[in-house]
Amino acid sequence: MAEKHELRDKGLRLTPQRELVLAAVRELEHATPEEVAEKVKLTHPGINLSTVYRNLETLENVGLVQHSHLGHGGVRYHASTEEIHAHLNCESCGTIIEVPIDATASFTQSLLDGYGFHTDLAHLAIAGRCESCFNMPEAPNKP
Amino acid sequence: MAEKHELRDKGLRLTPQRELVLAAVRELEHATPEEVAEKVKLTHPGINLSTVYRNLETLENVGLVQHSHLGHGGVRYHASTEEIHAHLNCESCGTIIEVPIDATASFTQSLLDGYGFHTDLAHLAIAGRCESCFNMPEAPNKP
DNA sequence: AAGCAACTGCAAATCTTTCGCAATTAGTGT
DNA sequence: ACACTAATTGCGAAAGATTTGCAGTTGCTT
Repeated sequence: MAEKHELRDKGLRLTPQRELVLAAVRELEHATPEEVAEKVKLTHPGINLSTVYRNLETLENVGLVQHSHLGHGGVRYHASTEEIHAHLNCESCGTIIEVPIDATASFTQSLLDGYGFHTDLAHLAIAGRCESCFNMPEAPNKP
Repeated sequence: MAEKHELRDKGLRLTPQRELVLAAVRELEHATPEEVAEKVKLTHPGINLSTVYRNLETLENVGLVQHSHLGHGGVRYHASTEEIHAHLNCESCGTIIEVPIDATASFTQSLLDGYGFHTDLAHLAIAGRCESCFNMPEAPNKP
């Protein structure tokens, strides 16, 4: 892994905790800080939750990770290198569907034209229901 | 006000607190539970914050109010009778721009066609930056 | 007017995220 | 290899938001 250089190049120190947090974000995709901590604990049980929070913030500041708000479940982090995408978040089963940002281009353009609004669809999920949950009206698939 | 019947018709008891919470949500539009409590306290100073939370939940269960996630600032409630609309939430200054749902119809249709996703744009705000914040790159207007 | 379940107020519990501070450690220069 | 300094960590406490248990109150039905 080229992580060592990635982190140093950003002016960050290379600590085991930091490497593991970054690796966890990359592997998990859309993970909550709690989930990242769980993952890191597998190989580094002593890590403190506040260290995870601080590293997520630090890594976000240098642009290596980003967070999104995916609805009820709080904040989630993903690696910046992932293709930029919007998130469709099923409110019933929690499934996240990723949509390439070009598929949203005409919509965001219309918001710019109509409201002068510069949309950042990557940051907040779009709520709704996926096909299968939509078809069982009153029996949501709680995960 | 026809509130009395509205509430009873839903099988709810008519308490001053409940009436005031509903009235506050209707007047405030996009209010946080905290803001609703403030409003109610003007006429009913003794109301407890947990009563506000409980009533918001109850009123949501019977469909009289709904909540949305408008970005970093937490949950906000609005009356169900309001025109359905999407929210554009400026991440710099916090301004909320309301967009009639028809303006989003072709976008949501394309998500349905492409991903089988039934979009509920009213529930989660769309993040971005409003015109004026967009024009001052590194000096966000924190409210 | 009486009874009961719904509702409220209060205090404490949870949950998530942040902060202060002292101890540790990575990266630099010697 | 060794020492130095600032960044980073762990830990405990704090803060903010929301929930819960419980006992007392109150709306609604009879």
